[in-house]
Amino acid sequence: MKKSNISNNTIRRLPRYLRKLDELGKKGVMRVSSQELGNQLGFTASQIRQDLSYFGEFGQQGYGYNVNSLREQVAEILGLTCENAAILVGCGNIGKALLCNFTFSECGVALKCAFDTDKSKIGTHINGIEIKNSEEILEYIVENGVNIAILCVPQEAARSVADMLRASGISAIWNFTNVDISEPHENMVENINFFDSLAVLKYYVTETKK
Amino acid sequence: MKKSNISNNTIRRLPRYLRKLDELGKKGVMRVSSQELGNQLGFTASQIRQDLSYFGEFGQQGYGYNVNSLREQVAEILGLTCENAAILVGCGNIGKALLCNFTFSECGVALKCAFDTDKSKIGTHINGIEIKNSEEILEYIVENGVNIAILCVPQEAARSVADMLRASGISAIWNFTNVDISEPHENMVENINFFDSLAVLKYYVTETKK
DNA sequence: TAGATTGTTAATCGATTAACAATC
DNA sequence: TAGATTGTTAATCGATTAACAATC
Repeated sequence: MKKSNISNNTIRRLPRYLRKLDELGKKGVMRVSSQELGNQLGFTASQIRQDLSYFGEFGQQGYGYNVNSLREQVAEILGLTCENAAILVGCGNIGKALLCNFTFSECGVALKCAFDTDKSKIGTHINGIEIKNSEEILEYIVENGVNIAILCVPQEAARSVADMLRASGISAIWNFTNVDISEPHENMVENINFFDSLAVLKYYVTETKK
Repeated sequence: MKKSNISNNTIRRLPRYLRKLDELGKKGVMRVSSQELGNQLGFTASQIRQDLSYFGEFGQQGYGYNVNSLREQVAEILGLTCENAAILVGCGNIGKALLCNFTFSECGVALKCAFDTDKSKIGTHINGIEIKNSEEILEYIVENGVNIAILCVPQEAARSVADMLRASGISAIWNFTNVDISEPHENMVENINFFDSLAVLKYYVTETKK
């Protein structure tokens, strides 16, 4: 039973800690202090210690943190060590990019299958994942206890598909559609929004030129 | 000369305001109050008025905001109305997805060409954009005054390509590589990090189950 | 005019940083 | 032991919210 009063800012820093610890581990570094980790990540040592303290005590006075054990514990905190079943909806270019390049297993996600409305794609496989008929989504989720849906459909379809996914009782949607779907439900939605990201980049590029 | 003391939080809300205003405009809605806009976006009216006030006065007491004019002004603030030349580096699945699906012109980005190291891709076109030899990147940036590089190369290549891009004097990198490249330079980097995003989603999914 | 809603200032709330006793 | 570094509490800083005079 974790405390849910931990700030979203803290949670969003954890994956960055994890990636750095992974990198250090692969280099053979055994121990790291909050100071050193902060230097490498651009955070203060205080912030790292504060963030970690919400979850327990992982270090040792006078020594710092063991890189590998901290890495494992952060992965544990993020829930990456327990598996969730997922499906991918919409096998256009972005869907395909995820299917081909993204290592779902590293995140504790078991990608079961994908869905599309295009008859010519149905029944085929991408990187070992079968593409099924979108009409079967609801049934599939219920029968297979799917927790996570990855939404890669065209913008026009985003809201109706999101509603349908919710009706199925899914726990979370990873939303790649550039459309806000977080509306009424208290359902978990995590957005990857290319437009928002590029707009922010444009702001800073334009600002520094003035 | 804009104030650079405006918080990143504020900047990141602006694209969401813009998308909602766009949606309202397309529906034919002429005016909107900060209250109504807040309701639809899940922000407080105060926050919206506070955010906008950093950039000027866009509303009218007793009336609210004109949807179309506010939309235009937010686009202006974000720098979407002035054009920047961009190149895309790495034409794998993600690169291809961007080339095929993303409307760069809506963001004030003129995508000039793409680059890859794969001989079989060089000289071909994706969605009208030519793929050139990566060896020509540096020269191309300098000669064509390119401001923005979109980094879609494999993880192993991320840092060396980023360093090379910086050496060319580029203003900003839109980074899709899941690798942190913001290290020493004060160069602008905006990240789209699938791993970080899915890890955060997993945290909340796992947390609510306990 | 009366009602509505802005832009802005002040109050509150939350997140980050600094400091330090505990201790390896 | 002495030096280093944690975990945690208190101080600071910044961001959000509330309130309200101005005004359309």
